[in-house]
Amino acid sequence: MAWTDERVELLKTLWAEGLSAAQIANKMGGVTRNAVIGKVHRLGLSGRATPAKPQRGCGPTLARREETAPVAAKPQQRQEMKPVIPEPESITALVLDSGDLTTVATIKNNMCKWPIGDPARDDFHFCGQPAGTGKSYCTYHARMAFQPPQRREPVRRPAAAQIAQRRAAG
DNA sequence: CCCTGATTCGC
DNA sequence: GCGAATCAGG
Repeated sequence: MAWTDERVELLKTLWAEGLSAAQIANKMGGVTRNAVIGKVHRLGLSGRATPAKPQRGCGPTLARREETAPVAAKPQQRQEMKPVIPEPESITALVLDSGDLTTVATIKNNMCKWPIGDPARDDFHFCGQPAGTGKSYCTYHARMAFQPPQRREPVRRPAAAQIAQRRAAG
């Protein structure tokens, strides 16, 4: 199984989506998680999970990284990811004439590869809208790809606090 | 023991 | 460039 351009695109998409290397390898097939990780490294996509990884420390290794790039932590769960992928109503996934959505198998090179839904689920599909030759996303998603998602404050539980306050108040 | 990614090294 | 083996952490 060679790493074709489309395969790499899919890899990058799923990797950016938050799928684990094993999950990506499983979805793509023909490759192991090691292969996925190796490719990810070669692509320079590494640095998603694992906040700090100085090196192996004790071992037959000598080279090391002098700097560590702390990145957003990744929620680690059991083969079920819940990525926060906004699904605006304005954007509707392209539905093929066959009735299928733009899935991993049907997506083409000139179609928007913006992931929609849970990659771990069966109904996971892509935007599929015309993305222009050589582009990975449609105009809308291309903007989103370059626009950092607005940071929402962590979900708080005002209910408990309010109850406590109400109790204290009277 | 299960999982995860990171790195090395032979091909 | 590729990926198994290995390492290291959760």
